[in-house]
Order: sequence, then structure tokens, then C-alpha cells
Amino acid sequence: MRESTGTRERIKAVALELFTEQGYEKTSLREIAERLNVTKAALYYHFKSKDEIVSSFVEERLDRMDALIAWADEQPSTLATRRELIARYADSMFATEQPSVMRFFEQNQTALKSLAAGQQMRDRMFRLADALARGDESPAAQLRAALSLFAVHSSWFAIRAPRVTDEERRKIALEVADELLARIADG
Amino acid sequence: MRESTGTRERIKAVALELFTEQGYEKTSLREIAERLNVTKAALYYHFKSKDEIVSSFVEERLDRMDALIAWADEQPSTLATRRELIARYADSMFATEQPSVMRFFEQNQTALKSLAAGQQMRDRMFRLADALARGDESPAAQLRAALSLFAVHSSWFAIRAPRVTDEERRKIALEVADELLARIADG
DNA sequence: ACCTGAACACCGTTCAAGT
DNA sequence: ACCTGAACACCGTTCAAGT
Repeated sequence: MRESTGTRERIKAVALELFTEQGYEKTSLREIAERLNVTKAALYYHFKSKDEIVSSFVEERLDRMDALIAWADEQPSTLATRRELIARYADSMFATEQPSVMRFFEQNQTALKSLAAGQQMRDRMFRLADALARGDESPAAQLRAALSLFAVHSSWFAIRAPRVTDEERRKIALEVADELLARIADG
Repeated sequence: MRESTGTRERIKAVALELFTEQGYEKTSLREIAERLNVTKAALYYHFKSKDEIVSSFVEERLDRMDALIAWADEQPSTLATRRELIARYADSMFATEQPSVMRFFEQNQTALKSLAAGQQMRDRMFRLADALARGDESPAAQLRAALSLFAVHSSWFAIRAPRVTDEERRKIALEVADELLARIADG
């Protein structure tokens, strides 16, 4: 706990930056170590492996998603719930320090598939989609639910019009998501 | 041309299989070489580098997309054109040997970002999205266009209902895509 | 508790040399 | 034309040893 040097936190910060910029596979532990003026081996005192570094800054997001799923399960499966759920999802993605973690996920989708943390994220995405389509098990509903989540994610890069603020991106994403959700039948 | 042994084609086939199964970064040239009973160095006689192997089976798909974009540019920017374009896109993705190449892309999105072939694919996706939103430069239209393309892609994994055929996936994807496209203003 | 130095097996790539 | 053998610098990981 009482880390005197704070090396662990510094590793996390540098790793998040480099993994996002260059990608997980393209970033070597040597690079991270050099930025911190330590040896590669020092990283292994703080983390069991390279992908444990990823897990460390993914955990917070997993917790948020779990809370969201738990909340959704208690609500009636109506359009109002679906709209509220996607809005809360967007909030937790666009809020606080999360944008940098979100950019990391955006950048490293594939690498994450083989990582423990990535599979957990994938699992949560499917459970969120299920929560959005609850009561309507049709294939079309599953696709609409998944696309409404993608709408939130892809608003970051798919909207290339100039001078669009984060707040506007969020608004547009929810507008498009809502249309998709409106076509899912209530439970 | 007149390759006697056909080693080049055998490399492509094995690489596509392994890259799709395990991912590009996780597949070593040693693995590919061993399957073919040649040395790693032999691969370098047929391909300049590891990512040139990828380029070799991506080219056909790039050509298809270029043809599609060229076709779209000649059409009036109406809903009918957008529907026809996305249908043709789905056809070219679901048709012939392409599903395996499509699964490769699905599996390797991130690795592709740093590859020449990947950047070309990304460029074509944006140009397709632009063709779909032509005449409506609003941010919402850009997002809708991108999501309609995603609908085609994600129908492969987002629809998890049992016993859904490829043909049904295609139909559902186009149904959802059409709704998104209907909300884009005509040029 | 925190970190180093040196070693490990493996990676993509190069190149002279063989047929 | 087609391929091998050996070397290159680099990778993630381990571990005994130092403070």
C-alpha cells in the first residue's frame, strides 16, 4: 500500500500512454522501463507479466460495467430503461479519466482478445447487449443492441466533421442509439 | 508466374488460417514454416516481410471496395443508392472465399492498423462511409453511415441466437442498416 | 521492499552459400 | 529459381544477488 516511490503508478501511467499511442504489441517493456529509468526486470517486481499491467487499469472499468449490468437487471425491460442504460454507459465512458482508457480499448481491441482482461471486457459487452435486448430474443434485437453500444464507441472516430465537441458527440451517439433501441420490443 | 511447387500459395493459405485462428502477432513465421516443412528464411524468398503476406490476400478485397466506391460515385445520392450500395457491400463480404478473409479482418483489426494493408482498408471504409453519407455532411449522418457498415460486419458475432444461417444474418443486417440509411438526407 | 545483471528461449529479418 | 544455415538485434520472462 504505502508505496514510497510510487513506481507502480508511474508504470501504469507510462504504459497506458504508450499502449494507446503505439499499441500493446508494439510497445516493449524496455521502452517503458527506459522512460522510468529502471531496468526491465524492475517491472516484474510490480507486475507479474506484461498483460497484468493492462489488467490493472482495466479493473476500474470492469467494476463500472458490472454496476451498470446489475442496475439494468433490476429495471423493467422497457424503452425508458434501455435509453437510461445507454445514457449511463455513455456517461461512464465519456467521464473523468476514462477517455484515455477508452482510447486504449479502441486502439487495442484485437490484442485484448487474447488477454484475460480483454476477455472479461468482451464478456461484459455481451452482457450489456443482453441487458439492452432483454425480453426480445430476436436476432435483430441482438444486433440493434450491439450497434447502439457501438454508436457510443464509434462516435469518437466515425464522426469526422470538424469542430465537433465531446458533448456533441455524446448527444449524437445517444440520438442514433435511441432510434435503434426504440425498435426493440419491450419484455 | 509458373510456380512449379506452388509454395507461395501454400504460404498464403497456412498464414491466413493461423493469423485468423491465433491472431497476426501471436503467429510466428517459424510456425508457418514448420507446417510447410521449409525454413523461416524460405518465406523471405517469397515475401519481403511478414506483413507482405497479409497484403497479398488483402489486395483482392481492396479492389472490390474500390470498384464499389467508384460505382457509388456515379450514382445519384438517394436512399435507393445507399440501400443498393450496402447490399452490394454485404454481397461482396459474404460471397465466395471472402468469409475467411473477413474473419481474418474481424480477428486482426488492431494489428492491421500498423500494417500498410490495414491502413488502406481503413481508408476504404471511410470512403465507403462517405459515399453512404454523400450530400449529408452532418455528424449524425457520418455516424449512421459507419454504423450501417458495422451492421454488416457485426452480424457475424453480435447475433448469438442459435440456428441462424448466414443468409438470415445478411438479411437482418441489411434490415437494420436500411433503417439507419433512411435517416440520412438525400444529396 | 525494491531493484539490478545476467541469462533464457524466442522473435522477425538478412545474407552468403548451396542446388 | 528456390531454399538452407547461421547470424543479427530484439523480445518477454526468470532468478540469484545486491541494498
